[in-house]
Amino acid sequence: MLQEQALAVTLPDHKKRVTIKDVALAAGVSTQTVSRVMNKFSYVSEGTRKRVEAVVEEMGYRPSSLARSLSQQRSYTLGVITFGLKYIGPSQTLNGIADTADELGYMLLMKEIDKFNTANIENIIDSLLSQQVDGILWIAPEIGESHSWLDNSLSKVPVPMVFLAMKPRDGVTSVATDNFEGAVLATKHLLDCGRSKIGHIAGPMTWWEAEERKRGWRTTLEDAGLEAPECHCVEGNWSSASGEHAFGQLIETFPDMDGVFVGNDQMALSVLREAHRRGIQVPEQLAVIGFDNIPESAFFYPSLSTISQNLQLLGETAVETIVEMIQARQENQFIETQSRFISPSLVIRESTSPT
Amino acid sequence: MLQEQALAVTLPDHKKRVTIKDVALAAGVSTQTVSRVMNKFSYVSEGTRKRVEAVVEEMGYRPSSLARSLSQQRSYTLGVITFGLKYIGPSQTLNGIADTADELGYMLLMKEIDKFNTANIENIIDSLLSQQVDGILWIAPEIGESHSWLDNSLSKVPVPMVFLAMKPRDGVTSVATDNFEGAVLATKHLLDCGRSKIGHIAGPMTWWEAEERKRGWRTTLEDAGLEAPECHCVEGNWSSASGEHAFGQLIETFPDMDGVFVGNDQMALSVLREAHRRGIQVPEQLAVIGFDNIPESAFFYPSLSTISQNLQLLGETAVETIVEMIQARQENQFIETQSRFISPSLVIRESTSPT
DNA sequence: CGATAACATGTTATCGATAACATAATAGCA
DNA sequence: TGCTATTATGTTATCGATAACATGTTATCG
Repeated sequence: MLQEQALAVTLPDHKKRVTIKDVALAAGVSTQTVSRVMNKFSYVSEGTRKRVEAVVEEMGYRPSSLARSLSQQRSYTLGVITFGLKYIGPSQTLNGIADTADELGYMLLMKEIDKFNTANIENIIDSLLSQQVDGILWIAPEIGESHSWLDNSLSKVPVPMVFLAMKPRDGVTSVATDNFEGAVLATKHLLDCGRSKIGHIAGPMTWWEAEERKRGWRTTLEDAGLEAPECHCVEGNWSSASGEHAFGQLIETFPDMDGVFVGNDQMALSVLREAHRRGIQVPEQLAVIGFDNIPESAFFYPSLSTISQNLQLLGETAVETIVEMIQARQENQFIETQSRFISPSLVIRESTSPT
Repeated sequence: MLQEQALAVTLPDHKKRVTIKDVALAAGVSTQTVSRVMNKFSYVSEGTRKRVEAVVEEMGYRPSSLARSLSQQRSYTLGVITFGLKYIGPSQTLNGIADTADELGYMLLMKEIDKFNTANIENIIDSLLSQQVDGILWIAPEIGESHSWLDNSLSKVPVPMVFLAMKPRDGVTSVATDNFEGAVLATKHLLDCGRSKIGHIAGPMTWWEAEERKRGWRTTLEDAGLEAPECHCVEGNWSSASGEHAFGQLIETFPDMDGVFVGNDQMALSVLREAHRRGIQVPEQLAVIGFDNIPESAFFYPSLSTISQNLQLLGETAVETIVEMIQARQENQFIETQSRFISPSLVIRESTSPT
């Protein structure tokens, strides 16, 4: 399993880093002048500028952003705290974050957390702060103690923080998909398909997202003058396995169900499979709609109608928001906390409309 | 969609960072002593240690790793260059990387690249270096110019680099899944199931992974005394859509095919779907096996046999490797470049064995 | 023609820590 | 008792940049 190859040695070249001093010396100017050339927009004569630039090029000088961060007391780096990189969501969100950060000239310092205990959270935040991050993005489901921590300690964090996919809360800036809106879209769509006996398979009620989606389902039905009793809803845990199980339960307590809104696609795909196994025709006998629009949904048989979250946009918005906050603080302005919501969209496929 | 909330202002608190000087002053010792207390293992009397620790605790002092990095000329930070966070793979790999980095006391500085041009790559590496990263991990498919860049410029990078999922190459340290081994496992399994007319749907031949998987398929068949002509293989582009299309093509040129090894699960799921549509029974008439073991594969109908890459382990191994290299360099030892391979495993499900 | 503004450049202090060196106090031992 | 080792602590220089201030040189204008 370990294959030694070639002896090509990558070694010393231990030539020290080229510093601003070296450049200054070589160009016959002061370090300050070099600094001015590097940072543009300051008085430097055309001649000197060219000379310095030539030396910079020739010596391959790259300023140490470390030193710059130290002296400027800001790093152009954002801390990103993630939990559960294993779920699909964060990956696309990260993509949006990475792109936008890059665009706005920020680097990302990542920290993955495995457990939610307060000490842990504070350690991680401290370690980010000790790197002088200019702001912190929080991408983690809202469960356990994370929430109680907020009330106590958030105000102690000396840089802006933005929370992704978190329940809006006073004094906290967050960016989230509008799960309620998505659930309404989904449920309305089922109604539009002529269904009226609509069940729901929810995610774990400890998750805000699950709660919101369920609320969207209930509200829509009630607004339409229909009932949405508790027994028409079963709780899963987002996993395929739990979807299968939940569906079995639901169809027993609610046998004449003609439409079901499932809390996420992973569970919804299991529902399709399980329906097939039981000989229930989709969408004829049962219309199914999911949430998340995972790639496979489009290619399942039948393909799955769903709600698409714009996770890329979520990440982009989060970075934009935090950068605004950082700039505001830089200029010593007041910052109002705010909650931004990203609208999801309805994706109609075979599982709700007969082809 | 922007909802202003509360006026709770998160402001100044602009109390400056507590520095080592403040602590030293408060404890009535020199900064050096404080530094010694913070870094353990140096001569400090019990009394002083306790006193300093108390002050540290009380003032909430956290050393600036920025300053430490500058003065020590190392940052305990790894640069991570990713491309295509949008694919599923990197996400799990990142998970392994994040965990292990954390465990070994390193932070991660992320850079996402969007285009492969040499200038771009060098900029990104430079920007990581200017943050004093101790090493760089490269997670990007091997396509386009990335490879030519290696030969020229790799030796100029002054810190260790480890490449993930890259074709082994002299003078380069890499960690990759053994795609060939995986393909052999898959193809052998089809043979074990009694199939002998085995086709292949490959990924794009510009990808090393695709090439290796195809080679595994061909080699296994030939070793078994069977033929593996070009016309029994069609090239897709990893996407579901391309899988559907490729299968259509393949079944036409190779109508009596009784088993197919598909380059990835995404395409394989489309094959299952398409087979179903054409009334081809899986696995009775056609055994199907994929590669990657994406979560949905287990819950498809029929569930998909596949090859499981241990991406978490891939990430872990990469970090371990680079940390070894960093330490070796620290101690001024020679570093031999090496290629490590992670063995994938066979996952047998319904699509290859009748239930 | 002298004063003021705009331009060009250099000097010194600083960011927050550690390294390297220096010194002082105690302990152990011949 | 005197000498070296060990322990404990302080001083100064340094990492690589920028900020703040100082100074000198041209323009510009009334």
